[in-house]
Amino acid sequence: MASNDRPANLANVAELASVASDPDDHRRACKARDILDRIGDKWSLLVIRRLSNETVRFTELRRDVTGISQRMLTATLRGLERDGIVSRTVHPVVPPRVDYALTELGQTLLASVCTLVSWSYDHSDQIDEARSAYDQRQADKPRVSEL
Amino acid sequence: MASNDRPANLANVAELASVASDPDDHRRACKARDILDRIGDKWSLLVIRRLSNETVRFTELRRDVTGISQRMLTATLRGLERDGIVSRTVHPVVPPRVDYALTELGQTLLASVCTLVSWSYDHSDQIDEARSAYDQRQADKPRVSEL
DNA sequence: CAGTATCCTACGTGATACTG
DNA sequence: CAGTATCACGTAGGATACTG
Repeated sequence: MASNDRPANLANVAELASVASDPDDHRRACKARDILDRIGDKWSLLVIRRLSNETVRFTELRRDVTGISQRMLTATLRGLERDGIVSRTVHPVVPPRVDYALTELGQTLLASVCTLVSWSYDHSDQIDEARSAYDQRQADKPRVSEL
Repeated sequence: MASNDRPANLANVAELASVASDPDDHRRACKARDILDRIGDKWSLLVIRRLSNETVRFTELRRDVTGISQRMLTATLRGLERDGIVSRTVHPVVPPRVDYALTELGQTLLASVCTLVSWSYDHSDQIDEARSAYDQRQADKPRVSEL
């Protein structure tokens, strides 16, 4: 499952770095792309966020990460665990108890992602304006046949 | 087309910021999520990357952004244009010539994304190790029925 | 509680053909 | 050249039911 579980998402971002056309740069870019393929998907970052500074149980995650299905939560958690971004601790008790937490690696990722998030914050107004302006332009534009 | 063109991708990242449970934070997080919904898709960042520091024509983009279909290139370009991240300049000549370029807003986005890319670079080895270790653990783990 | 196994659908995406 | 319009397909991902 883990091997054919490759969502089409962020990814490719890595190639941003191969702008310089440096061959060695390119090799590393491919690696980075591979990584972003996993951490850039729809749910991973939401999960990472919920895990920041806290240890959380499976059901808590399911409840707090609004909209995620049990299936997706499991898949996301497995992927992050495999990449060493989250840790999974099973307590041999009944009923079962499993704790998830961010590893140190996960903490550093959290920091990086915040940069992108900040950008969205800082520019949300500009983008809203741009969208409105664009939509207005489209609405005003007459059909070619009506010219 | 632009309104129902909502790929399921990065998104939600914004909610990373609502960790503090600040209500106002949450409002802005939703906005940011909306924005990341667009810029986080598979092709947008590749296009943005190709556009860094340069004005590029449609066909050039199609050739350089490996693997993108004409349909997706058009859709991606439209979305980025609507968000004010790229500019589209039509030259009234024959044959047609259309130039695409990053706006100032687009330039700032490029910078932010590079942070995440850098993270992938810096930690690719750690992740590779983690994956190998995880896969090894899975392979070693005997079937329950064999215990 | 914490998953796993199936079924099923929506949508992203590529291929192809046509237009101004 | 720079698109737009269709069609066809794979698969991500939701809903549901079952298990240890």
